[in-house]
Amino acid sequence: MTARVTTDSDRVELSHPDKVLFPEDGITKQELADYFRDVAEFMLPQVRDRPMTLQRFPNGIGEPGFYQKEAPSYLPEWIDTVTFPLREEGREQRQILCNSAATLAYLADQGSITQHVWLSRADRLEYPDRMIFDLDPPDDDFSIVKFAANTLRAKLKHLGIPAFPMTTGSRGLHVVVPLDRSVDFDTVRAWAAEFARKLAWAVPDSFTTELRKESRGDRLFIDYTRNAYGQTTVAPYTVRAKKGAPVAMPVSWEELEDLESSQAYNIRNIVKHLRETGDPWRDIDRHAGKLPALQEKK
DNA sequence: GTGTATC
DNA sequence: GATACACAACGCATA
DNA sequence: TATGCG
Ligand SMILES: [Mn+2]
Ligand SMILES: [Mn+2]
Repeated sequence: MTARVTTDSDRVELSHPDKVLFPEDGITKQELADYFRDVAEFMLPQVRDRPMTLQRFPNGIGEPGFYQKEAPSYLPEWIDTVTFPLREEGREQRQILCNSAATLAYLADQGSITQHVWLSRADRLEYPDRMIFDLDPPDDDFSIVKFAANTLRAKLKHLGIPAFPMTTGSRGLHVVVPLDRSVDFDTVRAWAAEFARKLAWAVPDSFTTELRKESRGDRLFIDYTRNAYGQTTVAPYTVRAKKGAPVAMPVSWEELEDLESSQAYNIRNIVKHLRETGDPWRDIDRHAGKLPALQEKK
């Protein structure tokens, strides 16, 4: 990590502020930057010090985009980065740490609509402070997602493990467990895999942990494989490259009951909602804990 | 979107 | 100066 | 070792 600079996000100039990034909605780069400014106080605590992958659409979502992991050589020096080894022997990589509102403004200027972040933080990259169950439904029906999430929550609760839901802005939901960084990725993933398989065995007609799409049939995929070094999940409050500019939205369990879609929140309705309800994940890190040993059945 | 090569 | 072009992911499970 | 997958 490098030194932190407090730069006003308004000071970051946008190269083509009127460029339309969402053709069907007429949403411009300026609007994306304004959105980042408005959610920064909620988003920054969730992405701070996590290596960030950019999904960029410099010519809007009607044109193909690309992922960018490596920090570009032209990155301004006031943006934090972290350099770390890749799993491939001898290779390393430098990635962006989005630690300021100004950085968010810069990302908007780069045409980065969607950001993906690690489940660990720069000072201890091998030890995740998040465990994710990524619920991927077979179609646009959100009711099975809520069913899976509530079931998962109940089973975690039996073990005394708190969990926090987030719509992904696409079709699914993330169920997130804060961890105390006492174990590495392989340990967390093994735990998540076993837990997910037990859930799938309990409701085999509705849930699956099969990695190959072909084997999933019409079932909801409980994806535990995000829990790995160098892997990412969609950042809280990030915007999806889809019509309507839906966003990944942390919600309370109570609120989840009323949602009918993973795309319930978007760039144009989220700010009003946040002002009314506040940040449902405000206390997430205070709930960080350890994973207990799993019992034989369940 | 940006850096570099080329006329 | 205008324009063309290249470039911008990785870890892991499974077959 | 080469995909499939996210
Ligand atoms: Mn998903
Ligand atoms: Mn997934």
